[in-house]
Amino acid sequence: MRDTNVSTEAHILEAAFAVFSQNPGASLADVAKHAGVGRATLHRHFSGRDDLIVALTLTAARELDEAVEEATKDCQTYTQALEVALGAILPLAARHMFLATEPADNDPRVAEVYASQTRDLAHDIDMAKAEGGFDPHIPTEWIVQAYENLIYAGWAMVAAGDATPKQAAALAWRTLTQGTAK
Amino acid sequence: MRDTNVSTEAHILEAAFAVFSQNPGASLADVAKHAGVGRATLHRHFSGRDDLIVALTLTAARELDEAVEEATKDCQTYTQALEVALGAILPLAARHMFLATEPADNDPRVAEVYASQTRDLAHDIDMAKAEGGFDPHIPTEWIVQAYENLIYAGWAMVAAGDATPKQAAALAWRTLTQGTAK
DNA sequence: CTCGCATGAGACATATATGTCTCGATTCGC
DNA sequence: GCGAATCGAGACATATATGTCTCATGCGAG
Repeated sequence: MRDTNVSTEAHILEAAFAVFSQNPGASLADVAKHAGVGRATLHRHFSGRDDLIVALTLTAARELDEAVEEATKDCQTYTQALEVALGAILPLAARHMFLATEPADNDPRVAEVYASQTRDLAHDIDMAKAEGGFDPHIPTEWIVQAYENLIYAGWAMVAAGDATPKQAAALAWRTLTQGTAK
Repeated sequence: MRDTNVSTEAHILEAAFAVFSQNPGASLADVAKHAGVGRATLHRHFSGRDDLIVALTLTAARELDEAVEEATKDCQTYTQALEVALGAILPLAARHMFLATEPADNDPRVAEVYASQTRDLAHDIDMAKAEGGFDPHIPTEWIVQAYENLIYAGWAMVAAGDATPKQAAALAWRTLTQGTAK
């Protein structure tokens, strides 16, 4: 029995995160069933599958921003903030990762959110470089790619049961900064 | 007009790589059209979409193995071979990457191919560790994950036009071994 | 020249997902 | 108590993709 203190729309979004992270190809009927609502109700709240994916993307972005903001509020340097943020983001990967395979970039809100997050990350990396946290000769675009992909690698370790989120985050940060050679 | 020296089946596989790497959700009709064959012909060669995906996965694995074998045949150490292999694999990512989102693991041939490739990579990393190429305190599972995900990051750089394959491979190897700090 | 094989086109069938609509039920606020 | 809002179930329609089948055609080998 679903918690009536939470709106129907929020229930649907929660169910969608749960269902799609297990099976990105799942149907709207699967999501409705998991949410404990009728298919018609899902269609009353979201005009279609694409609309639902957009809503999920915007929710994921907000969750990520909030997690990073909360985790890094006491950080003294950008370099420290990036490390702490990595640890905050990694556990969200399990819930958000399926969105990476969804072609939703044509929605201007989604495109803006992605662009904004990439700009913010690149800005923070540039500031960390100025602090001496990264080698200034390495392109910022590459450090952005490496940062995001090592988070994915960490998530894959956790999903496989080979590491805890904390261990995976430490390995990802260690690799990003010092590599894995001796 | 398609090259009649190449079998129909090979044409279909080539077309499938080209079409699916641009749009993983494309239809079999799209693939048939791109291959210059009839839909019925595609169905004569592959019993279904799943069968085609399995064939693509096995072909991709063979192409990867051949590229790595050819690139590393003169390498003196495992560490050198891993670096050279990375450079050989990265350009194939554009063609093969869509397969990562295809749930084909339930096919025993696909599962065996994936398991074999991961075992081989883990073995080579263990040997490189013994040579002093990697820190023995870092789990091999992690280095496997980091290696594969940094290749993906490199592919993303090339796809975005931010680096050449050679530059991307160098950045990936640099990050895997020395990290991106000073 | 004939036969076998492979093929393309198109018709037809099946399957699944999605989208819309209606009706009855429930809940809540006034 | 009533009305409005929301909802679930199910019927119905639409769309797309896939799978099968048949027939005519072309090509190559013998």
